[in-house]
Amino acid sequence: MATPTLDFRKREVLEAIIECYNQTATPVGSRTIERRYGMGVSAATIRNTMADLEELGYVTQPHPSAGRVPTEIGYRVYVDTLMEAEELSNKEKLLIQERCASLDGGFEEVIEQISKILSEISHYIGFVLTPELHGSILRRLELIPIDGEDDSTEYQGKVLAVLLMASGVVKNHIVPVSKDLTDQDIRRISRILNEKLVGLSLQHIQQISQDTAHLKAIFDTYLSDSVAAFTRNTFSLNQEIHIYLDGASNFFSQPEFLQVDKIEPLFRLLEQKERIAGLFSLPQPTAGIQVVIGSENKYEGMEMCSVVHSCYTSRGDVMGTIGVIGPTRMQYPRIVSIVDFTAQVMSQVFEHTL
Amino acid sequence: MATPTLDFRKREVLEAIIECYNQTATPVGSRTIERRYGMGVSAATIRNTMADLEELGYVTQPHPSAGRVPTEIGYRVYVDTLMEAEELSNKEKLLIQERCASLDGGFEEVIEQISKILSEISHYIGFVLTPELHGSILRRLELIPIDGEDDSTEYQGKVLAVLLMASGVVKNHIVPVSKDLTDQDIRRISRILNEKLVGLSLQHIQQISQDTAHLKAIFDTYLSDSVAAFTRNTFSLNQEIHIYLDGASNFFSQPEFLQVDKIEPLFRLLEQKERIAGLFSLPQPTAGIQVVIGSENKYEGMEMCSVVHSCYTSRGDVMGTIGVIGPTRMQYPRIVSIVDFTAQVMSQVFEHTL
DNA sequence: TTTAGCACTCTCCACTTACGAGTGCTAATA
DNA sequence: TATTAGCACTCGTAAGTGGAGAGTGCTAAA
Repeated sequence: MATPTLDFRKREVLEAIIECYNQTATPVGSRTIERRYGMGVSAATIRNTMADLEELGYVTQPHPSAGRVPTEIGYRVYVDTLMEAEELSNKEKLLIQERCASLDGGFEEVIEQISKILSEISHYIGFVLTPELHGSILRRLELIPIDGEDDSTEYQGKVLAVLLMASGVVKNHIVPVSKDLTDQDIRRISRILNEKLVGLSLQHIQQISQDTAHLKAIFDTYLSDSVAAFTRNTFSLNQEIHIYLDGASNFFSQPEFLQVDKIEPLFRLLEQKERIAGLFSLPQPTAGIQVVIGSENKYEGMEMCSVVHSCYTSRGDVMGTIGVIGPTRMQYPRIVSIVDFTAQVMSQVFEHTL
Repeated sequence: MATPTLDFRKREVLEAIIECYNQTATPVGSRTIERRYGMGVSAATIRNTMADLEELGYVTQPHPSAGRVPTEIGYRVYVDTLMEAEELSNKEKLLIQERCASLDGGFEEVIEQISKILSEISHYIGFVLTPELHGSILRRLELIPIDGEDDSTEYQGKVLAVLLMASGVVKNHIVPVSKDLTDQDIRRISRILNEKLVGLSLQHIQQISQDTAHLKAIFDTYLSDSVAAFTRNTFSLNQEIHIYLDGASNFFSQPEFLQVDKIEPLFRLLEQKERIAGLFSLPQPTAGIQVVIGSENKYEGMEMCSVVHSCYTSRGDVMGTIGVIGPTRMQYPRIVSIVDFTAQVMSQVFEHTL
């Protein structure tokens, strides 16, 4: 990350190239910069500076007689050292706050709406990842026996397990139950599990329920094979992180995606939502804004895109990730502010409503 | 729907044009038909027949010296009277059954998977609409008070309401509760509501909970303003039908969608998922396969698409809709069979697992 | 009623050409 | 020494051209 301290003109020219390229999506020539950003020097001087920037690897020419285009390294330098975060206008802040305030419905509905808000305000793709349940703390477990209706053949009961997490997330899950457990047994299991497991993380609980010795300690003499099996099943959630994203069709208005072969790989990737979680190589969601530029993204289809992401919290715990996917040629200052502000508002919403 | 009983040759030629066009997506000439479907007559004769079909409005020419392309009317005739449903191969049937059998997880997960299966097998877009809750029968209501944590300021409790439907669908919903209702009150309300409302449709229940006289009859002397408000809130679900769809990027391989301006409106429409429910003008999902061709679809962006849909059931009740969206130039016999068979398998899955 | 033959139309593709934008280099200038 | 003006050069884009190929409709013969 050694930034070789660009002199003033180089910085100015690099910024001009990036800004101009962001607007037009076409290579930027020296005369354009002279006219648009009149920085008191002639086009020829700017040309010299551009040649320097090219040598540094910050800009490049698509062909020998074209203008300059920023490289990924150029964007990296811009994002890390040059740009200053753009304060959102009050109007935009209000817009985000109002839209978030008017949300209601369950956790999933809220998340879905927020991905929509993000995409509408950014004009790119907005996404929200649901929290990993692994780290979530159990607040309450409720077991509701479901009368097996008239399935008198091969009767095997079912129980609806409702897991309420400390963060406010609710997860429900239908669990098969052996017929030698009565409703009374279920109530008893429920009481014991609530007593012993509330306050622990799901991950921890799953470890416990795999471990017969541990289970024995909890259930004391009460533990039978069917109780153990039932307990295991209750907490065997498949942990999928769900991904909500919205605004993919905004990419159709981006000139660099006008050809089908450019946009197709991106859409194919987006359809495999589960892979998107893999975009964030970080093992845990990390606080603060992250910017991933172009081919720093490890998936095919994302070479021409950048991702700006942050995480949202509830009661201080990191929950999931939100962010925006846009073309590499992106208005970084604006998008960074949008993602940052939305993550904050969202965290507040959860603390109030969940 | 007057089909003017085409003579044998006209039918044969129309079928040939449709089949051939389905494969190549280019206008079909008379010589191509002569060679490919060698129907014992010369190209010139076929040309004459094609001119007749054109007069009937079943085929058309993109430009004066091109081959023929089926019109929507042509497809309509084909779908309604000419084509015979293609029996799926055992291999495909098995594939669908196996994929469905290996599903687990909640209702939403299953539905999401099925839209994926549909798209993979059809190579078009597969979609599944969740049931309208309106018509669903309540099987069980559970109210779980959530301790308001340390929100000692402006304390207002919350209750997690879990609604289990007869169909097996579970819906949960966080309901605010006035602080003059104790946990004991909540339990009492729960008992009363279960006694009086189980077996009724949600729609019916919502009517009742709006109607104070009715509520009074149920709660007898117990009804206070806060009990009434709480009851109303418990059943005030926003009824959104959720839509899962998958395989949109399959359209990138369809030649008629190779230009961005063709595919863009479609994707923009698909992103407004709520509108997709409106594709089915039918007030209630209707049993049996329906085929909606091209501009019979009322939304912009769907002019070049057809929709094949049917509905799935659980315990005999119609629940939601599943279907496939493909280009108008679609292998109707195959797709109709896929949708039909998948709907059947899906219904079976629900009856077993929910 | 069907067929063969023929003139005509239209699209598609490869090819050429002209234009304009932008560069790098060199020599003059402050 | 840094900057500037001028100029030759390069390359992509757009517009125009011509031929090949596919397919038609029409007419006259079988």
